[in-house]
Amino acid sequence: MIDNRAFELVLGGGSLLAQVGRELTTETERRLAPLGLTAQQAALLLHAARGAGTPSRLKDLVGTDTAGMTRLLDRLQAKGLLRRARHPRDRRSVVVELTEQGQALVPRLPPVFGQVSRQVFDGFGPEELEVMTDLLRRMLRNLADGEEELADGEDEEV
Amino acid sequence: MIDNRAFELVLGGGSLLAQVGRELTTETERRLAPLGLTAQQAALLLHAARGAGTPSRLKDLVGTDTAGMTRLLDRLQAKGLLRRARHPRDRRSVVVELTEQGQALVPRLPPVFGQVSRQVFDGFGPEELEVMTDLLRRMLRNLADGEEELADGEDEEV
DNA sequence: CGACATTTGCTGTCGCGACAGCTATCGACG
DNA sequence: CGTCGATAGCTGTCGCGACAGCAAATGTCG
Repeated sequence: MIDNRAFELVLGGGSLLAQVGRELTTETERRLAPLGLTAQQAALLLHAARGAGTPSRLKDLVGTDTAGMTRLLDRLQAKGLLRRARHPRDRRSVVVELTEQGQALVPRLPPVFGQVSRQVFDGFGPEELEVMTDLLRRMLRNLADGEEELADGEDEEV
Repeated sequence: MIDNRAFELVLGGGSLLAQVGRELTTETERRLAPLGLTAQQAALLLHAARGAGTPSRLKDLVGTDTAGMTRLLDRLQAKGLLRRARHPRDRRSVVVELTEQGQALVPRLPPVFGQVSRQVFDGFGPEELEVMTDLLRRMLRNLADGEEELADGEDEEV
């Protein structure tokens, strides 16, 4: 069942999976370079533009932790693309608002992601995209299940 | 052909692919922690143990650039796991040699990668692993082709 | 042989992920 | 009401990837 192929897919930095993920990000950033944004920054702007509100909600959407979010927001704020406002009802919390500059950038982002999608999935059929997504989601669940076992109870998941 | 699903797979840091890649690496590192190694470090030790020789050969195997290799070697050298020797015939070059400490670690690495493989591919059949590998390789080729077009000639491919 | 491009490895810089630890605030409960 | 656990956000530290720029050594070719 789990053979050498699986092994190769996992092996460290050479991990095929990690490598494709990294190169995909790099390619995206090359195309975002004219806008002066990284992939994370672009993703955050898109999510924030949809009204995603506070850092803790955004951190789940862009897939980082609170530490990463803090510094991601710092950098975007330094570029004048967003500002942090106080949350009216919860003084621990922060509300992220795009500046006009930030908003101006938003419509230019989806085309970039579209271009990269077309490049990387060239020659892929719709069913293949579906298979890919399914496999990735299952891997993610397997990884998440491993985490829970360390934290919570140990014996669900037949 | 390329629809919203593709879009989601690519979107920035939230990119499903990049996320799985990262979490896979992180999980591997959690299991390597008792050995005091990161995933890259473990991968490099394995490749170096197979006699991979110089940094420039190793950099392709572990998937980084020369800058990353230099510092990866620095860290492992600082831990006393390897040493850099002069190449006899090419004085630009360096030969990487594992110390006894480094060699002692090598046999303990494959089991770790095996454990992670089993965890992340739990419930996967052999054909699914094959599909996964195939899809990833095609994505990698699509990404690499994009690079070449920028550097070399512009009009092969189809 | 000597100019020139190439290769090899190194350094600096920036952005990012993960982890640990901290403060302020909130909420729940005795 | 006061304690106490959980939550939100921040900072420090480390390892890593990508990019740019550099020096030494090598190979090539006129």
